[in-house]
Amino acid sequence: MADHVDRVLAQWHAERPDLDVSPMGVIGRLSRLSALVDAELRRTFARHGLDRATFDVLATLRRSGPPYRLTPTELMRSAMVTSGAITQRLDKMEARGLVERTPNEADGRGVRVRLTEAGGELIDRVLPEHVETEHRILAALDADERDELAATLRTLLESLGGSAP
Amino acid sequence: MADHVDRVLAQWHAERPDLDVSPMGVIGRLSRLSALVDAELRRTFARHGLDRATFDVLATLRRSGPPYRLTPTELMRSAMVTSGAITQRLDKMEARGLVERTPNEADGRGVRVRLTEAGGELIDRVLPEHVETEHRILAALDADERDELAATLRTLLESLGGSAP
DNA sequence: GCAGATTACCTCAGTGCTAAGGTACTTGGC
DNA sequence: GCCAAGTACCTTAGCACTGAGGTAATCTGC
Repeated sequence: MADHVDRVLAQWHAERPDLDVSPMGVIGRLSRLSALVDAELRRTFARHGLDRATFDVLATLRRSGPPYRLTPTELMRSAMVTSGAITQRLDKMEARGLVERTPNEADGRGVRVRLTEAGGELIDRVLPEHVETEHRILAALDADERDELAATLRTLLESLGGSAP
Repeated sequence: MADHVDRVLAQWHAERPDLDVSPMGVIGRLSRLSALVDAELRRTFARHGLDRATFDVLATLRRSGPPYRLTPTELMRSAMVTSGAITQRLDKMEARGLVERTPNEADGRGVRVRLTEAGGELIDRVLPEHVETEHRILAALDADERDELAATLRTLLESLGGSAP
């Protein structure tokens, strides 16, 4: 039983037998799976009037612990987006009353972003459902397979510098 | 040695010990790795004046074999994007002379998209470098690990309906 | 204590996507 | 044959992001 990626590999083998396209078996599935997982997670967020970007900022602040306060730069690094993207996310979230920006007393160039009470309540309401969705996504694997998968992905992340400071 | 995702898990464990956030060990790494791989592949494409979307269409046509001709709908399904996205991609690619659209004689509603000679030459020039990049990305895994990873990702894809017609 | 380099954040034009909806054609039941 | 439903593709408004660049504050070596 061939899946989409198997068919792609077979096509390449027929058209360009000179190339060893076997890495596509991993990288092609990685991309497609990531897109599908993303779509699945988005459905949970949408039920609460959130998108992935907003959820991501809320969750990052929430798990940082009291006083639920980080700098835009920290949020930028965690989300792996540019500074412009974070500025725009925070603009919208501030307008919705989910976060608030205050001057950073320790550094006149910077600001601090803090979860408001409304933001904290929202993320605590969404989180259990989000975690449930993630459990469901991985339901096809047993515990050993999940652990092994996590370890392998981690090896790749490290080799690509994804764990760099 | 903890990576970014390990730190995230530890934070959640401290802040919300009531939730079993273990799936994030897989899904978090999957998302981050996919973003990093994407960035890496983009660098190869950029050296040839391409973006991922354009490469994707060229590659799909190329591996379909002679006469290198598909419909926009087939390209849409393969790329997992909307019809609007494919229309816009093809507009730009046609303007660059990489593909050409001809009426579909068998179906008056449809068109056919064919790789031009320039498009075929371009994709054949980029492909070896692209495959090389993919090999490099997976260099941290041995052959067994790669096979096992591909199989596990495939299981997940199937369970999410990613191999549906 | 000062000039130059760096850092933090914001601004904005450009890009590529989605979602909703339009047009033109085909299919299927009668 | 005809009409309703379906299909293929295109159009467009809106959205989120990037990349380039600006301002203001801080650091660094002398």
